[in-house]
Amino acid sequence: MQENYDFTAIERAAQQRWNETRAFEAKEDASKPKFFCLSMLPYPSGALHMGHVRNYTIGDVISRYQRMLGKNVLQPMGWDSFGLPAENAAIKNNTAPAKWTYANIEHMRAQFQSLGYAIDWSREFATSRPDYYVHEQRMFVRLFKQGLAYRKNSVVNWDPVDQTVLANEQVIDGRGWRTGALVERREIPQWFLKITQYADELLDGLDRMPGWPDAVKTMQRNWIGRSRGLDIRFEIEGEAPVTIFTTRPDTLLGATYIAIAAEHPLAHRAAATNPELAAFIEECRHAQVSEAAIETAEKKGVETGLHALHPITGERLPVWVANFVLMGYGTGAVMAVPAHDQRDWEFATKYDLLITMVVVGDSVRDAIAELARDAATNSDPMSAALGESRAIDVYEAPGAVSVVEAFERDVIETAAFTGYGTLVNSGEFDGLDFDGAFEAIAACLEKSGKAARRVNYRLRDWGVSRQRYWGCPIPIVYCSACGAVPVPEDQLPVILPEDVKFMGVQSPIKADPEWRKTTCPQCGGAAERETDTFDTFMESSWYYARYTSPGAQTQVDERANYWLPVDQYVGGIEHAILHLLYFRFYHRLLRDAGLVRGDEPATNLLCQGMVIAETFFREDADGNRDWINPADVEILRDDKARIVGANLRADGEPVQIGGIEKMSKSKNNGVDPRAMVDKYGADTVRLFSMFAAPPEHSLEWREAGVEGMSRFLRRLWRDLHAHVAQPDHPMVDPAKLDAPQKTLRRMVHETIAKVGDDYGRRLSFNTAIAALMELLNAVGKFGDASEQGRAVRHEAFEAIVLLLNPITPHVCHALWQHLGHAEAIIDVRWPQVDRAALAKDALTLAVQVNGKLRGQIEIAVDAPREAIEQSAQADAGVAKFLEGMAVKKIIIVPGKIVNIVAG
RNA sequence: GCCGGUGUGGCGGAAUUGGUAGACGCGACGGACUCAAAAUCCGUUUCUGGCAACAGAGUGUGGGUUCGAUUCCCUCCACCGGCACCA
Repeated sequence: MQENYDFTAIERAAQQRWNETRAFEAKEDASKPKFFCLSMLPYPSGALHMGHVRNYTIGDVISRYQRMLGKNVLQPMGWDSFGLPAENAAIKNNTAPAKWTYANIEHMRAQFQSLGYAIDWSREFATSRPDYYVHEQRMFVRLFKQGLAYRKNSVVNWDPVDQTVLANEQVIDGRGWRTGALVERREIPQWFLKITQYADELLDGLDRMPGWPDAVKTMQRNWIGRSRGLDIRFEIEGEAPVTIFTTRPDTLLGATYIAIAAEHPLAHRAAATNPELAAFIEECRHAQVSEAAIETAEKKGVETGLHALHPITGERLPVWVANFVLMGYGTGAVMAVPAHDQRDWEFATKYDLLITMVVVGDSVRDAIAELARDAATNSDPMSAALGESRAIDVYEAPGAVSVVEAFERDVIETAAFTGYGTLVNSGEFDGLDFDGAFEAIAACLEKSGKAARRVNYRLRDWGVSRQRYWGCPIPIVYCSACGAVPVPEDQLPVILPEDVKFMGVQSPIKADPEWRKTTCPQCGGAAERETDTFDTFMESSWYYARYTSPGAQTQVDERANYWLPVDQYVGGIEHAILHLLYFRFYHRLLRDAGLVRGDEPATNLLCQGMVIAETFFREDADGNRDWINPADVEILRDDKARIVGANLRADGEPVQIGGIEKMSKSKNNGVDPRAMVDKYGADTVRLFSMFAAPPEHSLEWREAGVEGMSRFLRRLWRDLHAHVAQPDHPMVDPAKLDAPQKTLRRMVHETIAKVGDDYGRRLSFNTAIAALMELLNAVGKFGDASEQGRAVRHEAFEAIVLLLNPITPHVCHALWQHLGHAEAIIDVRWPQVDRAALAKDALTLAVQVNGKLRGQIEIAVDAPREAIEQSAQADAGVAKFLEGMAVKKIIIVPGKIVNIVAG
């Protein structure tokens, strides 16, 4: 065994062995429990970044641990290779997106392999290849025939200069990122998948997914947003009626105006004779499409001059056009109840519209009831007319008005009251609570056909059309006679031409009049192909299933039912809603097509945090920031080691500190994984990325920390080298061990138990590593060179190497050999915990007086309660604080703490 | 704006089911080894007061529940993720 830790040679040798023996190629094997460990597939952006390293290292540690438990593990890898960045790169570098993408894949695959992941590369695919996306096209045709795919108009961001659709990301402050032109809203026909048909199932399924984080499930529940309410029809004077949906019919009597979207047909007709309204509608045409932009924009509106009739009172309510009501969602109209909805309240306050309170909270109701009782006991003449059962009516009584007024002053004048309560000002519905009012008002309106109960979802159907080139072509042909016709099975795939030139920003298949020319599959007449492509979420919604069935002629084959569901899914929390919902949806589409069994695609989910780093910059005269890579900066600290400044190494002059941000090209704070692997080795990089933070937190990349990990591996190597240089040792004989030997051996077995629990159940890798460091520290202090001493130490080193193997597999591969084993460590089972080694003779209990720590006692494991109480009170530190006090109660938490309550 | 999350020493973090706050690592300081440096090893390191023993305070803010709260509940603040065409 070499004395020094030469990671380059060690890692090369280990990887070579794994490759030669095809160690990670998975085969279906019914005799073994399977474990499908999946990390979200990467977009081939050009180079591996630390976020990738973190994600795939987590997956690799889990995979290697499960393999050591004897599972048949599948850990595949592929490329989410369609997407917008390839088009941007193509335009910038005057190259074809395909060429750029496939070159990136080659480069990134090599980077992956240098990190030593236990990946089955034989199952690799890129989603931009026709043999992958043909299945997606077939599925779409099937959905079209089932009525689950349909076409309708929807709004996009339109750049009037480039004449192109912009992604939300490409709109900066309302302007196109390339042209700076004011963006317009434009309605175009687009394809949708009916995910709403699965809304209930997707919602209910969340209750049966204990392996997914609560945060993700809560976000998905809220996103689906199931609610119960009423569709209510409002007649409009001189116009067709308008239907609105509300979840708060109890506040119906407080509706004081109606708000409609700028694109609503009513708005357009009203604008014909109203220049102010026409100008406002034009202004709304430049609003951005994203919900965040709409919700944070200033709430504005203009009166149409039209009036709606209240369905119960018949009152005339003004109709306003408001920029926060959207045509695409719901009916494009809402009833406004400013007293009980905050947004309506702000709007009404701004435009001086009527605010009518119709619901009061319990405290107000009780105050009113109390006034009624007072009135009764004082023999007030009012009381007779009131009656106990309708005490609420007292708000009209002279003495009670002040309560309501006080309530209005405190609440309605500063904010809407959005809680539930008791109805007032609502005529025959006064005194009812939410449920009572809902029923009564629903029944009343249903009778006259003015309302219908409805379950509503916030979830909208999935718009899958993109007006871009680098995506999967939508397999539809438009015929003037037959309409939209799906491409027949024998003509699939519709292949995206890869050898293209970008002329400006336009999609090459849209720019080329020849590509779209075809004949109608139904009537044989001249027809045109759809030139839109699929949302790239389409590819990433089913890739997990394709890994199970490489080479299958169908989307997946019977092998899918061996491997699925995914046992552990690992990916970024940023995918909590969109990707992970489409992923669950698509699995149901596969299920309903008879391709897979089971309802959910993944049993357990781990969402890892981002990788972040300090940013540095210099500002030029125009205020533009030139971002400087942390590697080129020297950090200055005060005597408390707090950062006080930073200098550029090149010139020694100061730079400004920009704070810690997500690693990105734009902030130039990325750390190149390859440079780190070259400098420290893959094992150290893997170890640091698992140690520096718990997986779900963000991880700050600090090179000093990486050096610490390198130090740990060097020490392990050196200490183990010194151990194997010692003479041979006998087997551990538990009967012959002295106390220090027993203590170390107990620690070894405690660590085996803890690390296994951390890897398998808690997914808490940083604490597993900390426990291994503690064990190595203890082994280092254990100077016993006797026969049993050497035997115990040998057991400890074997445990450390086996336990660390999932995280740093290369160095453990070498160390296992140096410990005298012929077999490769990847084929070794996880060590067994020896229960007998965990036994203890005495326990240390902390003693508190009134919850404050005052002393410690040593007691026998089986000491009776009286002995513990006595011993605790006798402790000098404790006794001092008990002086002059009476002991009221003694609480004993077995094995942990004694708390003496005294006073 | 809405939904979700996070907040603990100089820094990253630990405390697993409400039970000894600060494990482990980084940094810093002191020391050993060395001609010297690197590497390595030993020690100290939450804050305040104290020579010390020790005492008090302390987990973003303010409150609450409890014998006991980093952990549970409420309020507020800051930051991060998502908001349907970035992936």
